[in-house]
Amino acid sequence: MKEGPDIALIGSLIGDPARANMLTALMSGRALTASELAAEAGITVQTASSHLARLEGGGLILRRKQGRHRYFTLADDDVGGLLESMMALAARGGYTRVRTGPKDPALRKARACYNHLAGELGVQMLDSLLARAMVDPSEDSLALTNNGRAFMEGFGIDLDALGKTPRPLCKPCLDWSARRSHLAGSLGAALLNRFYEIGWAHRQNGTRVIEFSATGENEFHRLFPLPA
Amino acid sequence: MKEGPDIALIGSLIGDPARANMLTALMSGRALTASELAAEAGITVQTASSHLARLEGGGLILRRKQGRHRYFTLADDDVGGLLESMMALAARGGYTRVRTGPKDPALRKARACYNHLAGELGVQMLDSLLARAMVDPSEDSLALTNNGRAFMEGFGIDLDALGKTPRPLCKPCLDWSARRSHLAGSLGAALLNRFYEIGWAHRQNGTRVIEFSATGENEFHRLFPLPA
DNA sequence: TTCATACTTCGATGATAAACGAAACATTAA
DNA sequence: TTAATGTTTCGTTTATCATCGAAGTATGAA
Repeated sequence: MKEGPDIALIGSLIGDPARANMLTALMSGRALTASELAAEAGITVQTASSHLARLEGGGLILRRKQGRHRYFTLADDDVGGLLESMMALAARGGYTRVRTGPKDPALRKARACYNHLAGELGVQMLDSLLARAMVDPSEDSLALTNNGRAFMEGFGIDLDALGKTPRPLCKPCLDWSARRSHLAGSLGAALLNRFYEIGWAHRQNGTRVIEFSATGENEFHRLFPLPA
Repeated sequence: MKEGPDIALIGSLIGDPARANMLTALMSGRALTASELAAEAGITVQTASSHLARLEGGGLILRRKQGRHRYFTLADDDVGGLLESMMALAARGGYTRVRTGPKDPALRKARACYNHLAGELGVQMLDSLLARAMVDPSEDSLALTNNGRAFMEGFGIDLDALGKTPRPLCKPCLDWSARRSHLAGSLGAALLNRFYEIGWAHRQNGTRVIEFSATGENEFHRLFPLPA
Protein backbone atom coordinates (compact mmCIF):
# COMPACT_ATOMS: atom_id res chain seq x y z
CA MET A 1 0.00 0.00 0.00
CA LYS A 2 1.93 2.95 -1.26
CA GLU A 3 -1.08 5.15 -1.93
CA GLY A 4 -2.08 7.51 0.79
CA PRO A 5 -3.62 10.89 1.32
CA ASP A 6 -1.43 13.75 0.34
CA ILE A 7 -0.87 14.68 3.93
CA ALA A 8 1.57 11.79 3.99
CA LEU A 9 3.60 13.44 1.28
CA ILE A 10 3.67 16.78 3.03
CA GLY A 11 4.35 15.10 6.32
CA SER A 12 7.26 13.12 4.98
CA LEU A 13 8.74 16.24 3.43
CA ILE A 14 8.64 18.04 6.76
CA GLY A 15 9.51 14.86 8.59
CA ASP A 16 13.13 14.73 7.62
CA PRO A 17 15.35 16.56 10.14
CA ALA A 18 17.50 18.21 7.50
CA ARG A 19 14.50 19.46 5.57
CA ALA A 20 12.78 20.58 8.75
CA ASN A 21 15.85 22.60 9.68
CA MET A 22 15.89 24.28 6.30
CA LEU A 23 12.19 25.07 6.47
CA THR A 24 12.67 26.45 9.96
CA ALA A 25 15.41 28.70 8.69
CA LEU A 26 13.14 29.90 5.90
CA MET A 27 10.49 30.86 8.45
CA SER A 28 12.47 34.03 9.02
CA GLY A 29 10.84 35.12 5.78
CA ARG A 30 14.10 35.82 4.08
CA ALA A 31 15.25 34.22 0.89
CA LEU A 32 18.26 31.99 1.47
CA THR A 33 20.63 30.27 -0.90
CA ALA A 34 21.25 26.56 -1.11
CA SER A 35 24.64 26.98 0.52
CA GLU A 36 23.23 28.91 3.43
CA LEU A 37 20.50 26.37 3.91
CA ALA A 38 23.01 23.55 3.79
CA ALA A 39 25.03 25.29 6.49
CA GLU A 40 21.92 25.77 8.61
CA ALA A 41 20.99 22.13 8.33
CA GLY A 42 24.52 20.88 8.84
CA ILE A 43 24.71 18.92 5.59
CA THR A 44 26.68 19.19 2.37
CA VAL A 45 25.41 21.25 -0.52
CA GLN A 46 24.76 18.25 -2.73
CA THR A 47 22.55 16.69 -0.10
CA ALA A 48 20.81 20.01 0.41
CA SER A 49 20.25 20.31 -3.31
CA SER A 50 18.33 17.07 -3.48
CA HIS A 51 16.27 18.05 -0.44
CA LEU A 52 15.44 21.41 -1.95
CA ALA A 53 14.38 19.79 -5.21
CA ARG A 54 11.95 17.60 -3.31
CA LEU A 55 10.59 20.47 -1.26
CA GLU A 56 10.04 22.44 -4.43
CA GLY A 57 8.33 19.49 -6.07
CA GLY A 58 6.03 19.24 -3.09
CA GLY A 59 5.07 22.87 -3.42
CA LEU A 60 6.46 23.89 -0.06
CA ILE A 61 9.17 26.24 -1.33
CA LEU A 62 9.85 28.42 -4.35
CA ARG A 63 13.12 28.86 -6.20
CA ARG A 64 14.25 32.14 -7.76
CA LYS A 65 17.20 32.14 -10.08
CA GLN A 66 19.41 35.16 -9.78
CA GLY A 67 22.78 35.01 -11.43
CA ARG A 68 24.59 32.04 -10.07
CA HIS A 69 22.51 32.09 -6.94
CA ARG A 70 19.26 30.32 -6.32
CA TYR A 71 17.21 31.95 -3.64
CA PHE A 72 14.72 29.81 -1.81
CA THR A 73 11.65 30.99 0.09
CA LEU A 74 8.59 29.35 1.57
CA ALA A 75 5.95 28.99 -1.12
CA ASP A 76 3.41 31.20 0.66
CA ASP A 77 1.97 32.14 4.02
CA ASP A 78 -0.04 28.94 4.20
CA VAL A 79 3.14 26.92 4.39
CA GLY A 80 4.49 29.21 7.08
CA GLY A 81 1.23 28.90 8.97
CA LEU A 82 1.36 25.14 8.78
CA LEU A 83 4.89 25.11 10.18
CA GLU A 84 3.82 27.43 12.98
CA SER A 85 0.92 25.14 13.82
CA MET A 86 3.25 22.19 14.03
CA MET A 87 5.64 24.09 16.28
CA ALA A 88 2.79 25.10 18.53
CA LEU A 89 1.60 21.53 18.73
CA ALA A 90 5.09 20.30 19.41
CA ALA A 91 5.67 22.87 22.12
CA ARG A 92 2.41 22.04 23.86
CA GLY A 93 3.46 18.71 25.17
CA GLY A 94 5.47 15.60 24.74
CA TYR A 95 8.17 16.93 22.52
CA THR A 96 9.82 19.48 24.76
CA ARG A 97 12.43 17.04 25.87
CA VAL A 98 13.58 16.43 22.34
CA ARG A 99 16.78 18.24 21.62
CA THR A 100 17.01 20.48 18.65
CA GLY A 101 20.05 21.38 16.71
CA PRO A 102 23.39 19.68 17.05
CA LYS A 103 24.03 17.55 20.08
CA ASP A 104 27.65 18.50 20.26
CA PRO A 105 27.79 21.17 23.01
CA ALA A 106 30.62 22.97 21.25
CA LEU A 107 28.50 23.27 18.11
CA ARG A 108 25.55 24.51 20.12
CA LYS A 109 27.62 27.15 21.80
CA ALA A 110 29.37 28.69 18.83
CA ARG A 111 29.66 27.62 15.24
CA ALA A 112 30.08 29.08 11.80
CA CYS A 113 26.84 29.53 9.90
CA TYR A 114 28.03 30.21 6.38
CA ASN A 115 30.44 32.94 7.40
CA HIS A 116 28.97 34.42 10.54
CA LEU A 117 28.62 33.46 14.17
CA ALA A 118 25.78 31.14 15.14
CA GLY A 119 24.87 29.21 18.26
CA GLU A 120 24.27 30.55 21.73
CA LEU A 121 26.92 33.22 21.46
CA GLY A 122 25.57 34.36 18.10
CA VAL A 123 22.09 34.73 19.51
CA GLN A 124 23.45 36.55 22.55
CA MET A 125 25.30 39.00 20.35
CA LEU A 126 22.21 40.00 18.39
CA ASP A 127 20.10 40.15 21.56
CA SER A 128 22.61 42.46 23.12
CA LEU A 129 22.76 44.73 20.07
CA LEU A 130 18.98 44.89 19.91
CA ALA A 131 18.57 45.62 23.61
CA ARG A 132 20.97 48.55 23.38
CA ALA A 133 19.41 49.90 20.20
CA MET A 134 22.51 49.36 18.14
CA VAL A 135 20.36 47.52 15.66
CA ASP A 136 16.82 48.35 14.73
CA PRO A 137 14.43 45.56 13.75
CA SER A 138 12.56 47.31 10.97
CA GLU A 139 10.04 45.22 9.11
CA ASP A 140 11.75 42.32 7.46
CA SER A 141 15.38 43.09 8.02
CA LEU A 142 17.72 44.75 10.46
CA ALA A 143 19.16 48.23 10.25
CA LEU A 144 22.21 49.61 12.00
CA THR A 145 21.42 52.72 14.04
CA ASN A 146 23.78 55.68 14.37
CA ASN A 147 24.60 54.40 17.79
CA GLY A 148 25.40 51.05 16.27
CA ARG A 149 27.55 52.52 13.52
CA ALA A 150 29.73 54.22 16.10
CA PHE A 151 29.94 51.02 18.09
CA MET A 152 31.04 49.01 15.09
CA GLU A 153 33.61 51.56 13.97
CA GLY A 154 34.97 51.59 17.49
CA PHE A 155 35.36 47.84 17.36
CA GLY A 156 37.37 48.08 14.17
CA ILE A 157 34.78 47.34 11.53
CA ASP A 158 35.16 49.30 8.28
CA LEU A 159 31.54 50.04 7.51
CA ASP A 160 32.33 52.02 4.36
CA ALA A 161 33.97 48.96 2.83
CA LEU A 162 31.01 46.82 3.77
CA GLY A 163 28.57 49.28 2.29
CA LYS A 164 29.93 48.59 -1.17
CA THR A 165 29.26 44.87 -1.14
CA PRO A 166 26.01 43.75 -2.75
CA ARG A 167 25.11 41.64 0.26
CA PRO A 168 22.81 43.25 2.79
CA LEU A 169 24.67 44.78 5.67
CA CYS A 170 22.54 43.26 8.40
CA LYS A 171 20.14 40.46 8.27
CA PRO A 172 18.65 38.12 10.80
CA CYS A 173 19.32 34.43 10.53
CA LEU A 174 17.15 32.07 12.49
CA ASP A 175 19.37 30.00 14.70
CA TRP A 176 19.14 26.31 14.16
CA SER A 177 19.68 25.27 17.75
CA ALA A 178 18.49 28.27 19.71
CA ARG A 179 15.53 29.01 17.42
CA ARG A 180 16.25 32.69 17.75
CA SER A 181 17.80 34.96 15.25
CA HIS A 182 21.45 35.76 15.12
CA LEU A 183 23.23 38.35 13.08
CA ALA A 184 24.02 37.43 9.48
CA GLY A 185 24.76 39.65 6.51
CA SER A 186 28.06 41.27 5.67
CA LEU A 187 28.22 42.85 9.11
CA GLY A 188 27.83 39.47 10.77
CA ALA A 189 30.62 38.11 8.61
CA ALA A 190 32.81 41.13 9.35
CA LEU A 191 32.31 40.74 13.08
CA LEU A 192 33.30 37.09 13.01
CA ASN A 193 36.40 37.96 10.98
CA ARG A 194 37.24 40.64 13.50
CA PHE A 195 37.00 38.08 16.29
CA TYR A 196 39.52 35.97 14.42
CA GLU A 197 41.79 38.97 13.80
CA ILE A 198 42.04 40.05 17.41
CA GLY A 199 42.53 36.49 18.60
CA TRP A 200 39.27 36.02 20.45
CA ALA A 201 38.38 32.90 18.56
CA HIS A 202 39.46 30.57 15.80
CA ARG A 203 37.71 28.03 13.69
CA GLN A 204 38.42 24.43 14.59
CA ASN A 205 40.08 22.58 11.76
CA GLY A 206 37.65 20.99 9.36
CA THR A 207 34.63 21.54 11.54
CA ARG A 208 32.10 24.31 11.98
CA VAL A 209 33.00 24.73 15.62
CA ILE A 210 34.27 28.15 16.64
CA GLU A 211 36.54 27.98 19.65
CA PHE A 212 36.82 31.03 21.87
CA SER A 213 39.86 31.56 24.04
CA ALA A 214 39.24 32.18 27.74
CA THR A 215 40.06 35.88 27.48
CA GLY A 216 38.24 36.10 24.18
CA GLU A 217 35.05 34.80 25.72
CA ASN A 218 35.38 37.19 28.65
CA GLU A 219 35.82 40.13 26.33
CA PHE A 220 32.92 38.95 24.23
CA HIS A 221 30.59 38.90 27.22
CA ARG A 222 31.76 42.33 28.25
CA LEU A 223 31.20 43.76 24.77
CA PHE A 224 27.87 42.02 24.25
CA PRO A 225 26.21 41.83 27.66
CA LEU A 226 22.82 40.23 27.90
CA PRO A 227 20.02 42.48 29.17
CA ALA A 228 18.79 41.58 32.61
CA MET B 1 23.07 14.56 12.35
CA LYS B 2 19.78 12.95 13.26
CA GLU B 3 18.57 15.62 15.63
CA GLY B 4 16.09 18.10 14.28
CA PRO B 5 13.38 20.49 15.29
CA ASP B 6 10.23 19.11 16.81
CA ILE B 7 8.29 19.59 13.64
CA ALA B 8 10.38 16.86 12.07
CA LEU B 9 9.03 14.34 14.55
CA ILE B 10 5.44 15.34 13.98
CA GLY B 11 6.01 15.43 10.26
CA SER B 12 7.53 11.98 10.18
CA LEU B 13 4.62 10.60 12.17
CA ILE B 14 2.14 12.00 9.68
CA GLY B 15 4.48 11.28 6.81
CA ASP B 16 4.01 7.53 6.73
CA PRO B 17 1.15 6.54 4.38
CA ALA B 18 -0.27 3.95 6.76
CA ARG B 19 -0.29 6.37 9.68
CA ALA B 20 -1.70 9.14 7.51
CA ASN B 21 -4.57 6.86 6.49
CA MET B 22 -5.33 6.02 10.09
CA LEU B 23 -5.25 9.67 11.14
CA THR B 24 -7.51 10.54 8.24
CA ALA B 25 -9.99 7.90 9.36
CA LEU B 26 -9.91 9.33 12.87
CA MET B 27 -10.76 12.78 11.54
CA SER B 28 -14.38 11.65 11.41
CA GLY B 29 -14.30 12.18 15.14
CA ARG B 30 -15.28 8.62 15.86
CA ALA B 31 -13.26 6.41 18.14
CA LEU B 32 -11.93 3.43 16.21
CA THR B 33 -10.32 0.17 17.27
CA ALA B 34 -6.91 -1.03 16.20
CA SER B 35 -8.48 -3.61 13.90
CA GLU B 36 -10.69 -1.07 12.20
CA LEU B 37 -7.76 1.27 11.72
CA ALA B 38 -5.66 -1.55 10.31
CA ALA B 39 -8.37 -2.30 7.76
CA GLU B 40 -8.64 1.38 6.96
CA ALA B 41 -4.92 1.59 6.26
CA GLY B 42 -4.69 -1.72 4.47
CA ILE B 43 -2.13 -3.25 6.82
CA THR B 44 -2.12 -6.09 9.33
CA VAL B 45 -3.09 -5.50 12.93
CA GLN B 46 0.40 -6.08 14.25
CA THR B 47 1.77 -3.42 11.97
CA ALA B 48 -1.05 -1.10 12.92
CA SER B 49 -0.34 -1.73 16.57
CA SER B 50 3.20 -0.47 16.28
CA HIS B 51 2.07 2.56 14.31
CA LEU B 52 -0.55 3.37 16.91
CA ALA B 53 1.98 3.09 19.69
CA ARG B 54 4.17 5.62 17.92
CA LEU B 55 1.29 7.99 17.28
CA GLU B 56 0.31 7.80 20.92
CA GLY B 57 3.88 8.39 22.00
CA GLY B 58 3.95 11.46 19.81
CA GLY B 59 0.82 12.81 21.45
CA LEU B 60 -1.24 12.78 18.28
CA ILE B 61 -3.79 10.21 19.43
CA LEU B 62 -5.27 8.95 22.68
CA ARG B 63 -5.98 5.36 23.63
CA ARG B 64 -8.86 4.21 25.80
CA LYS B 65 -8.87 0.67 27.08
CA GLN B 66 -12.26 -0.96 27.11
CA GLY B 67 -12.49 -4.70 27.57
CA ARG B 68 -10.56 -6.35 24.85
CA HIS B 69 -10.90 -3.28 22.67
CA ARG B 70 -8.71 -0.24 22.47
CA TYR B 71 -10.45 2.80 21.15
CA PHE B 72 -8.30 5.42 19.50
CA THR B 73 -9.17 9.07 18.93
CA LEU B 74 -7.29 12.14 17.87
CA ALA B 75 -5.67 13.71 20.91
CA ASP B 76 -7.51 17.03 20.62
CA ASP B 77 -8.90 19.54 18.17
CA ASP B 78 -5.48 21.01 17.51
CA VAL B 79 -4.37 17.77 15.95
CA GLY B 80 -7.48 17.70 13.81
CA GLY B 81 -6.87 21.30 12.82
CA LEU B 82 -3.32 20.53 11.81
CA LEU B 83 -4.47 17.66 9.63
CA GLU B 84 -7.08 19.90 8.04
CA SER B 85 -4.43 22.49 7.27
CA MET B 86 -2.29 19.88 5.62
CA MET B 87 -5.22 18.64 3.58
CA ALA B 88 -6.01 22.15 2.46
CA LEU B 89 -2.42 22.59 1.41
CA ALA B 90 -2.42 19.25 -0.36
CA ALA B 91 -5.70 20.02 -2.10
CA ARG B 92 -3.90 22.61 -4.19
CA GLY B 93 -2.42 19.69 -6.06
CA GLY B 94 -5.90 18.71 -7.20
CA TYR B 95 -6.27 15.70 -4.98
CA THR B 96 -9.73 15.14 -3.55
CA ARG B 97 -10.01 13.05 -0.45
CA VAL B 98 -12.27 10.04 -0.25
CA ARG B 99 -14.55 10.09 2.72
CA THR B 100 -15.82 6.95 4.36
CA GLY B 101 -19.42 6.16 3.54
CA PRO B 102 -22.33 6.35 5.95
CA LYS B 103 -23.03 3.48 8.27
CA ASP B 104 -26.10 1.36 8.75
CA PRO B 105 -28.68 3.71 10.32
CA ALA B 106 -30.20 0.95 12.44
CA LEU B 107 -26.81 0.12 13.94
CA ARG B 108 -26.17 3.77 14.56
CA LYS B 109 -29.43 4.24 16.39
CA ALA B 110 -29.43 1.31 18.80
CA ARG B 111 -27.26 -1.78 19.07
CA ALA B 112 -25.88 -4.17 21.63
CA CYS B 113 -22.42 -3.37 22.88
CA TYR B 114 -21.60 -6.69 24.55
CA ASN B 115 -24.64 -6.76 26.78
CA HIS B 116 -25.69 -3.16 27.14
CA LEU B 117 -27.32 -0.51 25.00
CA ALA B 118 -25.18 1.50 22.61
CA GLY B 119 -25.83 3.90 19.77
CA GLU B 120 -27.78 7.13 19.82
CA LEU B 121 -30.31 5.83 22.31
CA GLY B 122 -27.57 4.54 24.60
CA VAL B 123 -25.87 7.91 24.58
CA GLN B 124 -29.20 9.61 25.20
CA MET B 125 -29.90 7.40 28.19
CA LEU B 126 -26.64 8.26 29.92
CA ASP B 127 -26.99 11.93 29.04
CA SER B 128 -30.42 11.96 30.59
CA LEU B 129 -29.26 10.21 33.76
CA LEU B 130 -26.34 12.58 34.12
CA ALA B 131 -28.46 15.68 33.54
CA ARG B 132 -30.89 14.64 36.28
CA ALA B 133 -28.13 13.71 38.72
CA MET B 134 -29.09 10.07 38.78
CA VAL B 135 -25.50 9.23 37.99
CA ASP B 136 -22.45 11.06 39.23
CA PRO B 137 -19.37 11.27 37.03
CA SER B 138 -16.70 10.85 39.68
CA GLU B 139 -13.14 10.49 38.50
CA ASP B 140 -12.81 7.82 35.92
CA SER B 141 -16.01 5.90 36.55
CA LEU B 142 -19.66 6.55 37.26
CA ALA B 143 -21.52 6.29 40.58
CA LEU B 144 -25.24 5.88 41.14
CA THR B 145 -26.68 8.59 43.40
CA ASN B 146 -29.44 7.99 45.96
CA ASN B 147 -31.76 9.63 43.55
CA GLY B 148 -30.59 7.23 40.91
CA ARG B 149 -30.97 4.19 43.15
CA ALA B 150 -34.61 5.03 43.73
CA PHE B 151 -35.14 5.58 40.04
CA MET B 152 -33.65 2.21 39.13
CA GLU B 153 -35.59 0.34 41.80
CA GLY B 154 -38.75 1.99 40.55
CA PHE B 155 -37.99 0.76 37.05
CA GLY B 156 -37.68 -2.80 38.31
CA ILE B 157 -33.92 -3.19 38.64
CA ASP B 158 -32.77 -5.31 41.59
CA LEU B 159 -29.76 -3.34 42.72
CA ASP B 160 -29.00 -5.65 45.61
CA ALA B 161 -28.53 -8.56 43.23
CA LEU B 162 -26.28 -6.46 41.02
CA GLY B 163 -24.23 -5.33 43.98
CA LYS B 164 -22.99 -8.89 44.49
CA THR B 165 -21.41 -9.29 41.09
CA PRO B 166 -17.74 -8.55 40.80
CA ARG B 167 -18.35 -6.32 37.81
CA PRO B 168 -18.54 -2.61 38.48
CA LEU B 169 -22.08 -1.38 38.73
CA CYS B 170 -21.68 1.58 36.42
CA LYS B 171 -19.03 2.43 33.96
CA PRO B 172 -18.81 4.60 30.89
CA CYS B 173 -18.26 3.04 27.51
CA LEU B 174 -17.16 5.11 24.57
CA ASP B 175 -19.76 4.88 21.86
CA TRP B 176 -18.61 3.64 18.50
CA SER B 177 -20.88 5.74 16.28
CA ALA B 178 -21.59 8.75 18.39
CA ARG B 179 -18.46 9.90 20.11
CA ARG B 180 -19.93 10.14 23.56
CA SER B 181 -20.09 7.67 26.37
CA HIS B 182 -22.98 5.39 27.10
CA LEU B 183 -23.74 3.35 30.20
CA ALA B 184 -21.97 0.02 30.55
CA GLY B 185 -21.32 -2.09 33.63
CA SER B 186 -23.74 -4.46 35.31
CA LEU B 187 -26.34 -1.72 35.57
CA GLY B 188 -26.16 -1.08 31.85
CA ALA B 189 -26.66 -4.78 31.21
CA ALA B 190 -29.56 -4.98 33.67
CA LEU B 191 -31.29 -2.04 32.02
CA LEU B 192 -31.07 -3.59 28.58
CA ASN B 193 -32.40 -6.88 29.94
CA ARG B 194 -35.27 -4.99 31.53
CA PHE B 195 -36.07 -3.38 28.18
CA TYR B 196 -36.31 -6.86 26.71
CA GLU B 197 -38.47 -8.10 29.61
CA ILE B 198 -41.10 -5.41 29.37
CA GLY B 199 -41.24 -5.70 25.60
CA TRP B 200 -39.75 -2.34 24.68
CA ALA B 201 -37.14 -3.85 22.44
CA HIS B 202 -35.66 -7.08 21.13
CA ARG B 203 -32.39 -8.03 19.55
CA GLN B 204 -32.50 -8.66 15.83
CA ASN B 205 -31.49 -12.17 14.94
CA GLY B 206 -27.78 -12.62 14.35
CA THR B 207 -26.98 -8.93 14.34
CA ARG B 208 -26.12 -6.37 16.94
CA VAL B 209 -29.13 -4.23 16.02
CA ILE B 210 -31.64 -3.62 18.82
CA GLU B 211 -35.12 -2.96 17.50
CA PHE B 212 -37.45 -0.86 19.61
CA SER B 213 -41.20 -1.18 19.21
CA ALA B 214 -43.12 2.02 18.56
CA THR B 215 -44.55 2.15 22.08
CA GLY B 216 -41.23 1.03 23.52
CA GLU B 217 -39.41 3.91 21.92
CA ASN B 218 -42.04 6.36 23.13
CA GLU B 219 -41.75 5.07 26.67
CA PHE B 220 -37.98 5.20 26.43
CA HIS B 221 -38.00 8.85 25.44
CA ARG B 222 -40.42 9.62 28.28
CA LEU B 223 -38.25 7.83 30.83
CA PHE B 224 -34.95 9.24 29.56
CA PRO B 225 -35.72 12.71 28.26
CA LEU B 226 -32.88 14.73 26.84
CA PRO B 227 -32.12 17.99 28.62
CA ALA B 228 -33.05 21.03 26.61
C1' DT C 1 39.85 32.32 -23.21
C1' DT C 2 40.54 30.51 -18.23
C1' DC C 3 39.41 30.41 -13.53
C1' DA C 4 36.23 30.58 -9.70
C1' DT C 5 31.86 30.12 -7.65
C1' DA C 6 27.21 28.12 -7.10
C1' DC C 7 24.60 24.55 -7.77
C1' DT C 8 22.93 19.95 -9.70
C1' DT C 9 23.22 15.10 -11.06
C1' DC C 10 25.03 10.48 -10.70
C1' DG C 11 26.40 6.44 -8.18
C1' DA C 12 27.41 3.79 -4.15
C1' DT C 13 26.86 3.01 0.72
C1' DG C 14 24.67 2.64 4.98
C1' DA C 15 21.08 3.33 8.34
C1' DT C 16 16.35 3.41 9.27
C1' DA C 17 11.97 1.58 9.69
C1' DA C 18 7.90 -0.57 7.54
C1' DA C 19 6.06 -4.90 6.92
C1' DC C 20 4.41 -9.44 8.45
C1' DG C 21 4.63 -14.41 10.65
C1' DA C 22 4.62 -16.33 14.89
C1' DA C 23 3.72 -16.27 19.48
C1' DA C 24 2.53 -14.10 23.84
C1' DC C 25 -0.87 -11.51 26.33
C1' DA C 26 -5.57 -9.95 27.73
C1' DT C 27 -10.39 -10.12 28.02
C1' DT C 28 -14.93 -12.16 27.26
C1' DA C 29 -18.16 -16.02 26.44
C1' DA C 30 -19.72 -20.56 27.25
C1' DT D 1 -12.06 -24.55 32.89
C1' DT D 2 -11.67 -24.09 27.41
C1' DA D 3 -12.39 -21.53 23.35
C1' DA D 4 -12.60 -17.32 20.82
C1' DT D 5 -11.40 -12.69 19.93
C1' DG D 6 -8.64 -8.48 20.05
C1' DT D 7 -4.16 -6.59 20.70
C1' DT D 8 0.79 -6.34 21.54
C1' DT D 9 5.62 -7.97 21.26
C1' DC D 10 9.47 -10.21 19.03
C1' DG D 11 12.43 -11.29 15.24
C1' DT D 12 13.51 -11.10 10.48
C1' DT D 13 13.33 -9.49 5.89
C1' DT D 14 13.09 -5.99 2.66
C1' DA D 15 12.94 -1.57 0.64
C1' DT D 16 13.50 3.14 0.95
C1' DC D 17 16.09 7.15 1.30
C1' DA D 18 19.49 10.27 3.38
C1' DT D 19 24.16 11.02 2.77
C1' DC D 20 28.44 12.20 0.50
C1' DG D 21 32.27 11.73 -3.24
C1' DA D 22 32.91 12.70 -7.79
C1' DA D 23 31.69 14.59 -11.95
C1' DG D 24 28.84 17.77 -14.70
C1' DT D 25 26.40 22.35 -15.72
C1' DA D 26 25.86 27.29 -15.44
C1' DT D 27 26.98 31.95 -14.46
C1' DG D 28 30.23 35.68 -13.51
C1' DA D 29 34.97 37.57 -13.17
C1' DA D 30 39.75 38.25 -14.83
